[in-house]
Amino acid sequence: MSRAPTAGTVVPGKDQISGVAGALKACALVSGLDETEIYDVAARSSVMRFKTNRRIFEEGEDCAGLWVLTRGRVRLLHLMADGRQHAVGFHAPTAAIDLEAAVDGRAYMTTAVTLTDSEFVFVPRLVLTQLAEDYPITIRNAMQQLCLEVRQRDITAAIAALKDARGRIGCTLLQLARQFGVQDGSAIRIDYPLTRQHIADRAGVTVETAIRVMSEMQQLGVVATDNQIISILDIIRVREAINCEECQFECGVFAEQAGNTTPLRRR
DNA sequence: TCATTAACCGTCG
DNA sequence: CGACGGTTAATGA
Repeated sequence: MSRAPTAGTVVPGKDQISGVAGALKACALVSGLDETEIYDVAARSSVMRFKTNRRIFEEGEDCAGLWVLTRGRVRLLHLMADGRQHAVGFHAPTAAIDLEAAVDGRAYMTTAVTLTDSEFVFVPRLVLTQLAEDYPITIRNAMQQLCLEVRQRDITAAIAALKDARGRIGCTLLQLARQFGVQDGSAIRIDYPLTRQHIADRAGVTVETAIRVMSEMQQLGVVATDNQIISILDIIRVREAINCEECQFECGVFAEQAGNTTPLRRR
C-alpha cells in the first residue's frame, strides 16, 4: 500500500508534502520508516498551525486522528466542575498528543491547549490504521510511547497522592527541567513562558499556594522568574527541599527520550 | 491579565 | 495546638 511518488511527476503540493515529511521525521512514531515511507504518510496528512492558547481538541470529543506537535508547546488538561483545571502534562515537539485516543479511536481523554504558537501534523485515523497495517513497526513505536505515558502518569498519580504542596511544586519544576530545561550558565532554564497558574494547575494547588512556595524559593535564590520564564538556579537545593534522594519514584521517565544524559538523575 | 501579599479559617496529625 | 493550604480581598504592574 505504500506508494512512492512517481519519478518525474509533478505532484501538486509536493513542497508541502516534503515539509510535512520533514516535520514528521523526528517523530518517534515513525522511527524505523525510511524516507519514502515517511513521505507516504506525509502525503496523507496535513499541517495545522495554532496561535497561543487555542484549543486543539476537547476532552470527550471523538478522536478524528492523531496530532503530532512539530513546533511549539502544548498542555493537556482536565477541566473540572468547579472551573479549575488540572494539567496532565506539557508537550514539546515531536510528541504525539493524546496518543491513546488516536490508538483506540475513542473520545479524547484530555483537552489540548497551545502554550505558544504551535504547528502540528494531523494524521487522520484512517491513515493511522493503514499505517499499522503497512508498517508494523509503528505499532511497536506506539506501544513504546504509550508505555512511557503510563509510567509518567503512574508517577504523577503517586506524587499527587503522597506529596504535600511544596513537594508537588518541586517535582513539577524538576519534571519541567527534565523535559524542557536548557543549560543557561549554571542555571537550567525552562524554555517557554509559564504562568504561576500553569504551575499551580500542574501541581494541583491554587495559584496563591504556587506563589507562596515559589516566592520562598526565589528568596532562597534557588529559582528565578523573568517574564514567565522560569530558571532553576540551584537544582541541588530544589532536590534537597523535596527529599529527592529518598524518593523512590523514578522520575527519569520524564526526560525526553534520546541520549538521556540528564544531569538530574540521581545516583 | 498576571503576580504578590496578607488576613482568615477549616482540617488534620 | 500548630502546620498546611485553600479562600478571599486588595494592590500594583
